[in-house]
Parts: sequence; C-alpha cells; structure tokens
Amino acid sequence: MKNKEIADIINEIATMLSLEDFATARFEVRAYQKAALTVGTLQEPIEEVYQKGGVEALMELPGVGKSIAALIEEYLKTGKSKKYEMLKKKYPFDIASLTAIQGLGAKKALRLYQELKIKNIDDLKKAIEQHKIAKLEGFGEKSEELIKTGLGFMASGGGRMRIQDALPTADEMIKKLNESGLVEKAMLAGSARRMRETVGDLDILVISNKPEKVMDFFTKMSNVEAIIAKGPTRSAVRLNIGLNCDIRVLEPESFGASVQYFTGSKDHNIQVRTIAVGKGYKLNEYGLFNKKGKNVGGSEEESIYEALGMQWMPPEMREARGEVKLAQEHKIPKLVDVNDIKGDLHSHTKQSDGANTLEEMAEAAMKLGYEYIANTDHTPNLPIANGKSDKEFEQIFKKVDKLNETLKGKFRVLKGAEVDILKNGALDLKDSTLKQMDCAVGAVHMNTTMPKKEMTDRIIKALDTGLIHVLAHPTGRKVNERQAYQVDLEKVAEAAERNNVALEVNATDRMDINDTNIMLVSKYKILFAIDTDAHRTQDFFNIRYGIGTARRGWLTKDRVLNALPLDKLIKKLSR
DNA sequence: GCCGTTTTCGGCCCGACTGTTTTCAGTCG
Repeated sequence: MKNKEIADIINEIATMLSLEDFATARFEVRAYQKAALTVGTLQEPIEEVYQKGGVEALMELPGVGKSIAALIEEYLKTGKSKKYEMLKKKYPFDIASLTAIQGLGAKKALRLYQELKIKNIDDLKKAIEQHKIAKLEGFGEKSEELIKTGLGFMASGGGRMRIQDALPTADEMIKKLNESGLVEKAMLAGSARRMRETVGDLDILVISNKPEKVMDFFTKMSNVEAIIAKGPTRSAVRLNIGLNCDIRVLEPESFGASVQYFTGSKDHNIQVRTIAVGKGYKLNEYGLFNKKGKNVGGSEEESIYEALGMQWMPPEMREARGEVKLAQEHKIPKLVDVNDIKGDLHSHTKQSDGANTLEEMAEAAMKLGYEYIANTDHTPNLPIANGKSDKEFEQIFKKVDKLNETLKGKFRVLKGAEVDILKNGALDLKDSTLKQMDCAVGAVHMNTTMPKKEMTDRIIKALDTGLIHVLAHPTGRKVNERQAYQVDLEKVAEAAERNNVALEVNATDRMDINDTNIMLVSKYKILFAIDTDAHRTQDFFNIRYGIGTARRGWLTKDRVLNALPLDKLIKKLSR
C-alpha cells in the first residue's frame, strides 16, 4: 500500500510550495494539503483505486483533481514525481523532518538552510549545541529553546510510529502471507497487537513447513525497502513506511508460546514468567516446559495461561497494570468490542471542514451497520474549519430532519455540533440553538496555553451549562505531535458525572483521552464516547483505534455511550 | 490546484499567539 508514501510526497510538495510567492501559491498549498489528507486516510490501497478506475477514479477522491491525479499516476508508474523533484532541487533540505518539529515552519527552516546550511535534524542539533540559532536575526534565545524542546519531544517518541500509520501496512502484509499458500498461519504480535498508540516495529509470526520460501516471499513484498537480515527462521526488513518489520517462522508446537512471548509487554511477561517459575515451569518463546522438559502448553496462547492457572486476557490488557492478578482470580472483564458500537457521535461534513455530504456520511455509517451518527460540524470560533453560525445551524437542522424523514427510521442522524468552548468557558452558539441538539459535542480548540486551573475551570464551566452531551478530545493532545494542555482531568470527570457528559475517546491521531486517562477517570460514574471525529466517509473505519484504546483502558460495553442502541441512546441524551 | 444550488471562473484562508520586534513575520489550529 503506497497511500502514506504518496501522501507524504504530496504534503512535502505543499510545504515547499508555501515557500514560493505567497500570493500565487497560497491556494495551491491548501489544495495539496487537502489531497494529501485524502490519500493518507484512504482505506483502500491507492494503487488499487488506480488499477480499477484509472485517473478518473483518482479524480473522484475529494480534493484530488486533474493535476494531483496525474501526479499520483506518474508516481505509481515511475516511482517519481517531476514536480516534487523540481521543488526538491530548489529546496534541497529535509523540509518534512524539520517542519515536523513544533515551532519550526517552512520559512524558518528555509532560513536555517540558507544561513546555517542546516539540511536535516542532525545539522539542527549541532547548531543548537553551538548556540548558533539564537544569534540569527529574527530568532533569539526563546526560538532556539522552542526548537530544542520540539526536538526533545520528537526524540521522546523514540522513532515510534502512530498505530494508524502502521496497522494498515501490517494488515496488508499478514493478508498476503496468509494468501500466499506458503504458511499455515500468519499473525501480528508485538505492541501493534496490543494496540499501543505508537509502535516501534512490527512483529509477524508464521507457521510454515517451507520457511525458506516464506522468507523469499516476505523479503520481496512490495512494502519492503531494504533487507536488514534474512535467514531460514527469522528475517528483518525496513518497510517503505519507515518502520522495521521482523518475521519469525515457527513450529506449530511453539506457536502459542511465541505469540504470547512476542505480544508482550515485557513487564507483563516478567510477571507471567515469575508465576511459571513458582509453579515449577520454564516459560520462553518456544513453549511452557515442565521439570522433565516436556512442552505442556506451547501450541496455543490460551493453553499457556490455562496451565498457569490463569484466565486468558485480551492483548490490550497486557501492560502489567493488575491484569495478571485479575487473570489469576478469573475476573478478566469482557471488554468492549468493535461489534458493540452502534453509531458515531462525532462526525463532520462538507458543511464545515469535512469532505463528504451529510447523505454520504449517513450512507457510509449505515453500511457499517450503524444505527445512527451525530452530525457535529464546527462553530464560528473556528473560521478555518468553516464554522457555522446559529442561523446556519437552523438550516442544517432542517436538512437533518428532511434526511431522517427519507430514512424512515432505518437510520437516524442526530442533530449536533462540535461547539467550541471559548476562552472564558462560554459556548460558541446560543443556548436556544444548543437546546435543539440531540448531541452537542463540546471542544477546546483555541487558547490552549492557559494555566491548569484556568483551563480546568473553563471546561467545567462549559459542562455546567448542562448543554453538552460529549466532551471531545478532553486533553488536546496529539500522538507524537502535541502534548496535552494543562488540565485537571479528574475535576473535569467530576463535572462530567454531575452533568451526564460522556468523555470522548477520540480515535484519530489524537487518541484523546488515552488508555491511562481512561483508567484514571473510570472511577467516576461517567460514560465514554468512542468516536472517529470523521471528516470523510472512510474515517469511520478508524473506530478500531478508538476501540483499541478503550480496551487498553479496560472499558466494558456498559461504559460506552455509543454502544447503546438508538432508543436507549436518545433516552440517555435527553435532558 | 480544486470546486460548483453563488457553478467553468473566481473564490478559497481567519485570527490568536509568540517572539522578535517598534509594527510584524512565522506558526498553528
């Protein structure tokens, strides 16, 4: 799948275009960014879209027109783009990596290149060590410090990739292996199986009696950029998405033990191994061995836990947060599952900054078997997202009513908005507008740098209006990009309990709130809304990441607002 | 460069914040 690769190229073109004459290029920049977003979030491999329908099919993607479709075609055919290379000649520095640093944009990156010959992250680090940046005109001490902090934050990500960027490729590789006819079974282990929000690499385990052929097949896969190691039972490659991938071929009798071992986490395994030792066993990746050296539970993961007197538990729980003790007591909860989700309570349309119409979004949700979605377009405080006014929302509500009429009860679009929580805690629409909504989603977008108490009071004030049903992305963080703003989440949860507000588990690259915060606030009598914040129809598929996060936070179905069927949801939302 | 109930050309992309400045450029949502 070349989606991410092509999205990255288009994005980089946009960044380089932003260095061209502002008056002529500004709209072009936006166009490329929008197209990159579409390609990057596309579920289907873009090469398949092209194979099936050619340039015409590419042009049907939102934000992709004649030029960008031609660029995609050129890249798929030749692996190159003339436009990209032309710009790269003009700006021969690693603009993508440099501008990924918080506080460093394209223009500053250009000046760093022109004046200090900084071409990449390493050059930048050196320049900071030598205090060269602060001396540049227009930069100064604080700018240097900001860049330094940004670099640090990036490094603390440890080169880990967001699971949203990694899992589609992993799925594709597993599928191809299973279809190759060479393996009896192939599956994903590691932190990706545990649905961690970032992954450092991918671990694939297979059973096969043709290991050499599997390795040939694996190392020749289209996603492979370079072979790091290739042997009969183990190989490692560098993938074109910028991630390493290991594969191991195993005997059937060791498979379960290996799956358990390579799924981790390390801390979880240490605890499990300690229990094994206490019972006189030896546990490693090849099996669970008794004192006589006989493998007594290696073929199935379940049988290993069973032999140790434990209940099997979902991989998402295996973080040494008390799940081992629960398993020994046979009290592992039944976690919420993708199939429990009955609808999505946070979605956008073309009316604000989405890519699809209300009808298209409803249709896509119906196809997933959902009973409802909430239409939650933006409000005026976000002009860049084309936020809508009270008057415009009145019109939108009429449209929703009309659509619901045609749907004849088979599906329901709920009236809503992603209403901004303003700096002073007021809401960005009139009470009279908000009162007409089935599902109002409150969100902080602007003025996020205030002190903890102010931010906490701001959000609580908004919840205490009693007009909000869901608090969207409660901490404002973005995985690998932005830290959470200062907020006392427990006080917010308290206010949410008092006002019947669900806290969102946002399934986009925000992953907000995350697993640890879910655990932190679970003790309050609140529900959680697992939402995709969909801006285009294919975004609904991101629900799996929200579910993964919810499961990592040990959420059960009865704690999830949008696991309720429509009639019960309506009752719950009514004020 | 994309798009279309304002429709095939002319809109689209505003405003706050920060840090560096004496009036503004760059960044970000």
